[in-house]
Amino acid sequence: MTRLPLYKEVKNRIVEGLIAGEWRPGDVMPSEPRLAKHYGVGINTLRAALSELVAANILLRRQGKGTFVSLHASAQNIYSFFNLVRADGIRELPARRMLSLRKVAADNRTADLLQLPRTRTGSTVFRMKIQITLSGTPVAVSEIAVPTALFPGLERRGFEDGSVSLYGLYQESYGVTIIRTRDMLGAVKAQGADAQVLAVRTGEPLLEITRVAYTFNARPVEIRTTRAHTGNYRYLVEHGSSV
Amino acid sequence: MTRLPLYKEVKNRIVEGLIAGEWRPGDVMPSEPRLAKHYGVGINTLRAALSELVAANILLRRQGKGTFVSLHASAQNIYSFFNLVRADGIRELPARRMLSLRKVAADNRTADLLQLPRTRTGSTVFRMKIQITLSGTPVAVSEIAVPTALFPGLERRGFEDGSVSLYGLYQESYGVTIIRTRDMLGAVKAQGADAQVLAVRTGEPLLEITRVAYTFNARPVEIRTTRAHTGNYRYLVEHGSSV
DNA sequence: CAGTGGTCTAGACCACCGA
DNA sequence: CGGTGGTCTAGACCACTGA
Repeated sequence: MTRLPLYKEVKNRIVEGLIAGEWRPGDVMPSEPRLAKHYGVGINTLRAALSELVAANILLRRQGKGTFVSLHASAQNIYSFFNLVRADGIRELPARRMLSLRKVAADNRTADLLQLPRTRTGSTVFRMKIQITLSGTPVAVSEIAVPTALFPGLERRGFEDGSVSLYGLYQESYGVTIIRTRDMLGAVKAQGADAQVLAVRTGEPLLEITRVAYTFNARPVEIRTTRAHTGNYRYLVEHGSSV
Repeated sequence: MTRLPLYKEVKNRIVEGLIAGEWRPGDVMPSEPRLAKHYGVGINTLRAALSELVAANILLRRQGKGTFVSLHASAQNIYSFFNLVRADGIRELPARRMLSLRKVAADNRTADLLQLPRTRTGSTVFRMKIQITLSGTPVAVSEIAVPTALFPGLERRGFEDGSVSLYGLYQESYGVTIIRTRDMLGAVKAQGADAQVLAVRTGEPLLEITRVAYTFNARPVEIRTTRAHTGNYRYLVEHGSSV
């Protein structure tokens, strides 16, 4: 039972503030001296806390301007959770179209993955079907489930089509910030509606991506299954950093 | 034309030392005060340089013991560049078997990806074919190309079968440390020899992973195409960090 | 110009490790 | 016990930003 380092403590308190909405995405945080005073620590201890949050892409610092709460919609983040690129490595801006949206009882697997209670009546989730287009070509179809509790009114408003990432909309409209994802990839045969939407023959190989997306405190908030036609596109993974 | 921060300068000099073999993988580095004195900087500037190398998984620090040069073969790294896991997320230790090894002229695409000259006679590479087995089941087949210049004598010795990662052997036997990879994933139909080795029917969907692996200074040293049968296994990608 | 974050230092105390 | 890295502080100077 060892005591948490002071800077970790401060980091946690800042995260609590972010969860509580003390500062909202896009906001400027108070200056270093002010924050240091507020948490009763030296400025360099505060800086250690901020540095970890910057490394985690949750905060953003700009010399001469201040420390900001990251926006998913900002230029440097728009691709960070979107991995489909052209086979030659070039990134293209995706377009999204909602094919369907309904409110249903969560099946057991969905409830477990989202850590919702398996009540008798069933926890409810919104299920969406999304088509993703790159350069005018339909490339992927996603089935998405999110808890209704976190997205009140979604059944009425839905999500407009466009190229802003869904995660940007989660954040902007519902205050839900995705900070981590876990993808499991496999290859499957195209079937039924997917084959039709993607304009491929039944039985053609598709890339299937099953994702769980998390917000603060490792809380899962979305599960999504994407099937992508990888004729001219690929799923890109970069691992490690150059030195 | 702005001057590089001192700690970046120190970091670069340490990396140069690693490339030059001044310290080898597994070695203990000199203590902080000694390194600080050696580079003529304050101890906290040195620490900033070391911290970035630790973050990049190149160095490893243990309180009370010292700072070490990372080994690919060490427990925490054995999985870091291996992404195939059971569909339920459990990691299993892979086994490797070499199916073939030959020395050939690099085709243009290979030469370009490895940044080798397209000489008239052609740069030479070793081409290997590897089978990867998980829990006794053949799950993937990899075709690998590496420049002969970096792996002298490989055609005689080859790589013994086993479960140590190839990257561990690159490092141990040839002093080549892989620090970054770039994978492009797609879905393809099983064909010919691959279908046979993986014991699947022709036309079954396979996950195809095309990888370029880099060492220091963004130098590419290996290209590899893996085809995996994702019946019971998946390619796992974690993105972002929990807070 | 004043205010911000970025870099750099000196020095203290602590926790961990192995002899 | 002495040596290691881990944490924490105070304080200085610099570079960038916007008014």
